Amino acid sequence: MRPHRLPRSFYLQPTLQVARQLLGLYFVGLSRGKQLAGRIVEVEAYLGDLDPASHAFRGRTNRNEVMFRKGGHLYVYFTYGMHFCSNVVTGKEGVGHAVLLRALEPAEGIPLMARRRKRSAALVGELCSGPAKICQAFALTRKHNGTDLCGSVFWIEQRDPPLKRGQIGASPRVGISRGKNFAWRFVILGNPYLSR
DNA sequence: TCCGAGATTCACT
DNA sequence: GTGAATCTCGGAG
Repeated sequence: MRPHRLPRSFYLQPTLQVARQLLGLYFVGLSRGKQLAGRIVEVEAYLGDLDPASHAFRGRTNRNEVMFRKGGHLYVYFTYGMHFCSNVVTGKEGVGHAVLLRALEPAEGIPLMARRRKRSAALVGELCSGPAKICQAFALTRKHNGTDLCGSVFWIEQRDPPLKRGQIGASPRVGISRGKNFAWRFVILGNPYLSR
């Protein structure tokens, strides 16, 4: 199939649906004139209004303002005084939903990713196997918070036919203390590039 | 106004 | 297994 960038309408669908459909798609970005890309293999959904683990649960603040924009924006936040994590905002304006990118299978620009991660390019499995690692490999920072994925810097692309239902696994999310009962972490079953 | 915990990762023990 | 990095927010004082 011919690769194509996903339109705004994709991100406006219900959040859990977007989360599942993101698996197998490619997160692509331009950085220093080079194209970087990774296949999305693990995500987590954060449904602000229902979800005590979400930054948006208690309403809008300066930090989470981007989560309340319409779907298709990139929400990059700083945490643990150390790391950035990146989310795809979903749903209509004002909803406060997003999908956290947790792991990618590196596809393009591996030498540049490895340099940024301070890892050998041979260790492909350690370049994007965690939300903060993705940001480091793609050089995503506060500056990119609010980037429109329907623009020309970062976007999401479909390159392969959609996954079959049986290839997708759902489980509770990782690294949180509240909202543990929701099985809102989605993975490509058996993929070697998952986090943890 | 201060304190603790957090959607994490890495180096070291 | 444990601690450090040190931003942001909510709740206590």
